[in-house]
Amino acid sequence: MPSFRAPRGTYDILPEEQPYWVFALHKAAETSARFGYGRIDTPMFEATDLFERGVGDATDIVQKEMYTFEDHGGDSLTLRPEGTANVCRAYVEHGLHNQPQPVRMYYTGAIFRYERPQAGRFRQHTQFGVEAIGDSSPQVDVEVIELGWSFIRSLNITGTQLRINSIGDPECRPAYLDALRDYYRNHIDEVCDDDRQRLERAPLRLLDCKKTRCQAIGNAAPRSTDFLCDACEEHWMSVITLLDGLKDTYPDLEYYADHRLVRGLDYYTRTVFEIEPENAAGQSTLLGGGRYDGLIELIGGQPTSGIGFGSGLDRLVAQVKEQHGYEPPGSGPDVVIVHLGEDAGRRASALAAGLRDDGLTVIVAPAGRSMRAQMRYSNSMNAQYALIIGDREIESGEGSLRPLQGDGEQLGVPLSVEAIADAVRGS
RNA sequence: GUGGGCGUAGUGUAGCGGUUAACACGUCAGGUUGUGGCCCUGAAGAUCGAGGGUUCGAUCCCCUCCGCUCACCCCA
Repeated sequence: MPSFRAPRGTYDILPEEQPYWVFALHKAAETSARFGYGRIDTPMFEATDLFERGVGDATDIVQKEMYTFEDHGGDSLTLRPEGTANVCRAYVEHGLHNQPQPVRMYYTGAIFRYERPQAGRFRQHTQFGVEAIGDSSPQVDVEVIELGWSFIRSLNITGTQLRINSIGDPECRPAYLDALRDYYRNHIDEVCDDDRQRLERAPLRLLDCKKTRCQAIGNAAPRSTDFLCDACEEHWMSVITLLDGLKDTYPDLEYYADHRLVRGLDYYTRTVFEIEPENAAGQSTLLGGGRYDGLIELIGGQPTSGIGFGSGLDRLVAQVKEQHGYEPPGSGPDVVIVHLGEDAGRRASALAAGLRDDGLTVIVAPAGRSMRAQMRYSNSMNAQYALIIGDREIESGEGSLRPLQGDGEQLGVPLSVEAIADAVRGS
């Protein structure tokens, strides 16, 4: 007999976990709003071609990680493996270039990639991302980075560092890639097998190989920032300067110009960055992004610049818990109604409806249980009050309201919504 | 796709080649006449991941598969 479980690489977020997510999502929305970013929602699946073109045919994401299917009409669709392509598609489709530029947007939602799960990596994960489209100035680069940093700080996560790099643009990158290939060809015997295989296909990737030997070679490799064309160079220097200007506000904003930082999606140009815990190991990137000045054109729009980031809420929530950045309030209902007998049961339901409508949180204790059991239940719900209704109370018209948190006295309260609500609120 | 670790009640653990597989927490029910938290008692709940093999006999030993997990690749 099949005993079902959540599919590999997916997870349930049970009620007791939800407060952390609500907290993180709330901070995402709040921070975005403070920077003037408006929410956008896009479909969870898109035409497969959008990702093949946008993300890049040669990337691992497109080659082996997409959930692609054909629908009943014969169209090839793909569960979104990232968020930027969707937003850019929406930008083009709805003519958002006619709005004041840049258009600032954020999103939160599920992302799907067929990968082997491990700590901090899932087949369905949740991202919070932002995109600023239609402004190529370095101010926007730094604005987006600041937004990301501010967001992480708002979650009370500390001990993170920013890594940043510029990988140039179509004008200057070819020369850099040539230099990089030349360099590695001369060291072909010293790098690992994996690196040898991807040298021609994705030379940038060799730079962030984690093997010690390869890292030593990567350290001495040509740097993209030494090959920038004038325009990219100017942009890069401005970004660095503007970043320094954030230090008054964020004294702990440590950033490292890391010439080996590259990203796995083809669309990035110029600025790329990541935020991760200081002693990072493994799947630790909390937030990563960069500029993508060619992407909009690639998917059928006018030449338009853009920049954004994605952050893994799953990883951030894990950090929040680890660092105790948020403690959920352990609040229970205002009132649990304990009732004995059928008449009392009816009164309990009716009163609960009235009290809820009045704004209180009310649970009716499970019917048919003994008084003691219902009181125990009230206690385990962590309720503020137990409202007891039995034959006596029906007859007298006064319910017994018993405080469960402190040592307060139990008192009689008329069985009316108003009287009960007043008594509950009045303390 | 590659490699390591692990699979015993809802959760966390114990156990031993041999009668009814244990403990804690949790759940439910009780602890006299309608009142919680502590305490006490009881109950339900596990074909010991699945299949095969060794053995008189396996939860325990061996193999295969499945699943979980960690790491690589890659990424959030």
